Amino acid sequence: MTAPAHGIPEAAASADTLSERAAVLVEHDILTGQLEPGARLGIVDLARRYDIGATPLREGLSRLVSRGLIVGIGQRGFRVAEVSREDLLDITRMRTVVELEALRLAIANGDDAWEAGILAALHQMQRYVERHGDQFREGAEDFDRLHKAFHTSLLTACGSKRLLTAHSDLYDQAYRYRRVMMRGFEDGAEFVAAHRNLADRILARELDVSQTMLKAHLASTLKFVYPAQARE
Amino acid sequence: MTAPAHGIPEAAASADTLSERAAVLVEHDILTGQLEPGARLGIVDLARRYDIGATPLREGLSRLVSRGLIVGIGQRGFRVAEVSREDLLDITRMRTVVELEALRLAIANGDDAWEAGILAALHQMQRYVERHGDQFREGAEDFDRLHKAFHTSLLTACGSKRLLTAHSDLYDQAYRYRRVMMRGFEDGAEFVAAHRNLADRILARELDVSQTMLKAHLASTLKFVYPAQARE
DNA sequence: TGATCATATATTTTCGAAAATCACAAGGGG
DNA sequence: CCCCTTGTGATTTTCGAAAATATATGATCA
Repeated sequence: MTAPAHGIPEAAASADTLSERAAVLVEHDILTGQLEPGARLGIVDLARRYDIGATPLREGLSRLVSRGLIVGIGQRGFRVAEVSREDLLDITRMRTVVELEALRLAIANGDDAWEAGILAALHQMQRYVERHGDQFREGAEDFDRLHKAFHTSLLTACGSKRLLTAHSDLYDQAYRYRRVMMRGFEDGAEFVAAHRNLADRILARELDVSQTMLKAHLASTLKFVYPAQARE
Repeated sequence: MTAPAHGIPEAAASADTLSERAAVLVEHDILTGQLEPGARLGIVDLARRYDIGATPLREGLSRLVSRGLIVGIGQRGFRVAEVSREDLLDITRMRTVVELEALRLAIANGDDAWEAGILAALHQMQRYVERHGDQFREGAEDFDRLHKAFHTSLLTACGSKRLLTAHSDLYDQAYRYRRVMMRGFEDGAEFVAAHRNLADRILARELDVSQTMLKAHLASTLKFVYPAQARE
């Protein structure tokens, strides 16, 4: 088990089919902004870029289409999905619905292992921030992995495959917007404290308070990226 | 514009790429039960069946994977997703969350055109039932199209692309279970009356009543297909 | 000039066959 | 007798080139 090369997500290494690898690589480059919103995804270019044939590439792209990162038009190829306030609003709306329900179920059903998972994820996030000082910005991919893991840990006990999948997909979709807001961000200690606070309320099974906090947390990205009007 | 051949969904006719066509055809055959839950989707078989090459077929299958109708395992091909009480429970849970929120937004934002759309869809469904007597069973594909159109019309005004897409996908996923319950179904007049009742409450913008009715409506499939325990 | 159409070029999409991988059966050793 | 290895056939996956389609270029005509 060797470390993956720079910039290549480890998931790509373990992909046991080129189509999967293609999907992972393209997704990664879209999320990190190397492939900008609206960019044409020419098959020839991509094939050279990743050294993967046209067939598996196109298959990988097809998968990403249904995940909302790519749009594909009939005989006119694929493009990276555009970003817009409208879209972030939609993502946030959907996330709120999904996560509030998942949280409700998790609080109702969660067992000791669930609680332990939350604390573990929180701890890892905290350690990372301590170690990397204030450069912890979410732009750093491995920090974001921990951040996602934390939010996922809050919901795992919900017992719904679909809610969890939706959460994961929507989290990724929001990443492109979150990247923008990483600059100009408060300090690490505050960031961790906010998450710990949320975790505490959840572990205390205070449903209403937890939901309110989570909702506000989700809205914060929207508020930050498009400060104009952030209603509903 | 000629009528599509028997058993071939019209969407397939207008598909301007073989991959799309493949996705539509396979989806259709899965939903109608011609491809049973758990069935192996061998590329060679499918290629013969639909007279489509391996490349576009596989691309079509890849799309359906992210839509929950197919599962694909690394070097081991694709299978039709299994059905289970567990799964129907999950679908229903997700549908409830999505539709209640979409309904809330639609009632808040709906304009005259939205109201008109609901009445139009209801009318078409009613006419169909009048014309076809009690053989209207949802098993009939074109009736189900009208049924889906009605439920979609209730939500269109919600203004969220993602909520509408999720609704559509989940409706389709539930179709495989609904087919089972079509036998042993009350008479058509009652069916239409129930839907008219729901529409009335929605047009009157009675949020709470509407949501309660819609929730019960969604739960009915679960109750019918797996009568055992239908809790939560 | 501006618009329309034909031609050429670039891209996407699809095919048919090769390569890689898996599943199963037969044989050999403990 | 069971377990592990090895070989064979079937299946998935991928490649490289051909076909189909879109896009750009430039010429012709009003």
